[in-house]
Amino acid sequence: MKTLKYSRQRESIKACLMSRHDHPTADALYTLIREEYPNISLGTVYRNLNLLVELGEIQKLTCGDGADRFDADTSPHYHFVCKNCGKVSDLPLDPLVNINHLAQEHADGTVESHTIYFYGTCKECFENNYR
Amino acid sequence: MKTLKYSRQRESIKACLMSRHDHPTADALYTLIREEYPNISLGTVYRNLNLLVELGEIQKLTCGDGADRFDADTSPHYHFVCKNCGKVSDLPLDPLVNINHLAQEHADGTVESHTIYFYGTCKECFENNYR
DNA sequence: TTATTAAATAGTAACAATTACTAATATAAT
DNA sequence: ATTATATTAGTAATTGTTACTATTTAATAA
Repeated sequence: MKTLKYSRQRESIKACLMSRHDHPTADALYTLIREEYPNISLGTVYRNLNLLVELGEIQKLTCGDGADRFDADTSPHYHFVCKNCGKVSDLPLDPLVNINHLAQEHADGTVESHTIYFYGTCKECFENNYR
Repeated sequence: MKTLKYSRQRESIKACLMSRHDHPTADALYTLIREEYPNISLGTVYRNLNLLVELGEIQKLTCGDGADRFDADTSPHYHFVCKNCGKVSDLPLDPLVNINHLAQEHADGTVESHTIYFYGTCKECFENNYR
């Protein structure tokens, strides 16, 4: 069996993600963390992010556009994605637990969880006429 | 301005997708269509799928795992994804239009649409003990 | 402390999904 | 039939991500 060993890099990745509310991509985190650890490897960032997801300490967001994003807030909540600028923000809406049961009635299997992404135009893009 | 021109390949791609209910990936469609057009190019499949999405004739599904999938049913409906085998199936649940309004109250922008993916274990995988 | 063991790393190569490029072909309009 | 341009096949390039490997680092035992 594999025992987990401490690593500064992993701590730094988690700390950096926790300090942010913009749900950065692996590459964005890589850029941020290189300020503190100039020769950290992109592979290390990916490996640790996936490990942290497996450990349930962070969560991965797949919003449809390019790269996956990461979120240090593991409590069930939803996200709002701007179709214009791609920004992903938290949506503090109470988790809709009942819709799993709703879905269960029509699914050919056992429904365990769900994800919801809301799409639209964010405030800034709206004020700047979508530019 | 660009005017659309007919192409057999595009028609074939759309027809093939409409005949299927398993939401194939671009590569899966490529394999299927090569039976009729043995030297169609994978790039042609991707280009036309994206074009059809832009035209609103089909929709793209991004369920988190590997490749994007495509669905000829553009009516609002949801999907069930098996965490075990990756199968994506339709979930004939009435569209939850009210949750856009719910989300609107907490979003920092204009909510226009949403996607929901339900995750769990499909019937087959359950009966085969997740194998 | 030093030695031992195994996990983690940096750096690089490989991979998978997708898009871009280009010369040739097919479609629509004249 | 001629012309203009959208579309194609084939290939190369890009992007996001994972795998590999020799070296380093952390935890543990002597």
